[in-house]
Amino acid sequence: MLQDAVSPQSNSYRLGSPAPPAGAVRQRADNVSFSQQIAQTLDLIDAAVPLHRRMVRAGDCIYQAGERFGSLYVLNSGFFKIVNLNADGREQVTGLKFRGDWIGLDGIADGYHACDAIAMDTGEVWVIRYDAFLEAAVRAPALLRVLHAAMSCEIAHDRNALMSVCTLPADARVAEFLRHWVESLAKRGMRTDEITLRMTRAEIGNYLGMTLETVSRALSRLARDGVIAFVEKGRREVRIPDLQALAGFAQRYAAASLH
Amino acid sequence: MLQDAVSPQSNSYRLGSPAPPAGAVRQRADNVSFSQQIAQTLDLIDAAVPLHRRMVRAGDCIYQAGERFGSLYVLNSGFFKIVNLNADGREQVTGLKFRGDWIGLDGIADGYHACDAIAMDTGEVWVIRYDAFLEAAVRAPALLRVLHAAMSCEIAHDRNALMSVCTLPADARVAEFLRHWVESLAKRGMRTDEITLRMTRAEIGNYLGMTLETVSRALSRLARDGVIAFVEKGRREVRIPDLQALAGFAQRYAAASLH
DNA sequence: CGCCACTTTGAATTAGCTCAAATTCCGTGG
DNA sequence: CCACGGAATTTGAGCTAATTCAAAGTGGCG
Repeated sequence: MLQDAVSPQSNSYRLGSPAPPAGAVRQRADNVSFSQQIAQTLDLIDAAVPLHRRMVRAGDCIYQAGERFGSLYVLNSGFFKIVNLNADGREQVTGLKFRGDWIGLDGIADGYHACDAIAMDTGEVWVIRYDAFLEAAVRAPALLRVLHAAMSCEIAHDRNALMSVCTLPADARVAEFLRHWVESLAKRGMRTDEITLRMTRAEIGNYLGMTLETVSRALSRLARDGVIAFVEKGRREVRIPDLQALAGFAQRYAAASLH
Repeated sequence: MLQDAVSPQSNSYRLGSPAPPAGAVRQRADNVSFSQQIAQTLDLIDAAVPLHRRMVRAGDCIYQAGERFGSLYVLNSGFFKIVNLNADGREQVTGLKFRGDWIGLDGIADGYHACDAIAMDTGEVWVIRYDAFLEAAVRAPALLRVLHAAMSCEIAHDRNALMSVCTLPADARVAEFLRHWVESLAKRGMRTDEITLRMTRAEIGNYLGMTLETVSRALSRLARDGVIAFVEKGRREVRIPDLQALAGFAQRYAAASLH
């Protein structure tokens, strides 16, 4: 699928020995500490920035495309989806968000939000006036690093998503989606052996750039291979007996698509 | 292609009357003022932040995946590509950058860059130590807004890219790619009736999530339809007689893909 | 209990991919 | 200046992964 002719200097030697201890750092920090880190960050924000707490329920909209930007939002609990809309009527789920994530960042640049943010469950959102945040940040520069890290993460994540869509076949994309969802839960100290998909097949497909039928078939195949299992009664609950197997599945397909 | 069943509350009424003056704002600011705005921003940075100027030539690498993050980079001139790499060897062009753009933002979060940034032409890059920037920002908060705007833009742009890949057929994606390239040049006050593609078909295809053959065919079709024309001798120079026609082409396909 | 939304599965279709061959361009060296 | 060779591009011809269309199955909820 991919041509490796991207650039003369783009060879795999770069993935070899000299460079990235990044992975090592990530592994050292286990999920417990990830979860603690999120808690600490939330504490810091709570302590240093004036904020308004808002409870939301499934289906509630945090902000809508076209709305004037004024606030950033930090998610304290719940599950959220980001839905982008464009002028010609296309729409797409471009992100899924959890506790500790920031949303509304897309509105800073031109003063208007470019997407909808919708709750998929009950939860609590912290509303932070952007101006108030900037003032607070001058007094407590640590806040800046927190915000910048959040934006940086978002950028890195969006690029990974683009890469998945462009370089992985459908089955691997679905596997990767599940793997990433589980990873997100794990980092927040939540249960990961059994997960609840809070989206319909159509939404998942929209998010991953495929049709609902393809999602359904991919899930069926994953189940047939024993990589996942559906919990009795109801196809929104998925059991993941072996996370390694799931990761391996995605990996194997990724490798296959290289030649 | 897309199922509209993304969510109960996701209907097109939102695209109607009440909300977005965003478009109006964008139109009022014409390209001249865009160009001036970029110049002003660069002046502001130059005045308030300690920076190092670096000249680069085609093929030069600004930073590489795996490298320790320490600096942000502001592009003063030239053309650049962002190439993401991941552990299993897949690689993809995930961004194209011009004068006024910031790069290196992806490294803030975990302290390591996740991509390569490569010059596609001679140009000048301003290297800014992140720590130095934060210090300067406390004294001149306008700097913060500039950085945040850049990051916000990046996020919005990446999501649009994801949306293009997921919702547009190949021909429309290529047309959209050209349109966006031209728009970027226009905002910087550069020539737009004739543009030089600084990438091979393979690179364009990689960026757009399709093969080089598909890019070639799409360009041929665009040329056959008179939406673009190849300048004599050399298929890297493209003439765009009518930008509206190009935009219309992409638009038409987008609309078609909705039903 | 029955409706409705969601899901699954099958069969046919197709957009885009792969493979292959011909062509053009460009730099390099004679 | 021209000839040559390698890289990039174009175009054609099958092939395949994913889509579309269709029908049946399932579960949740009033």
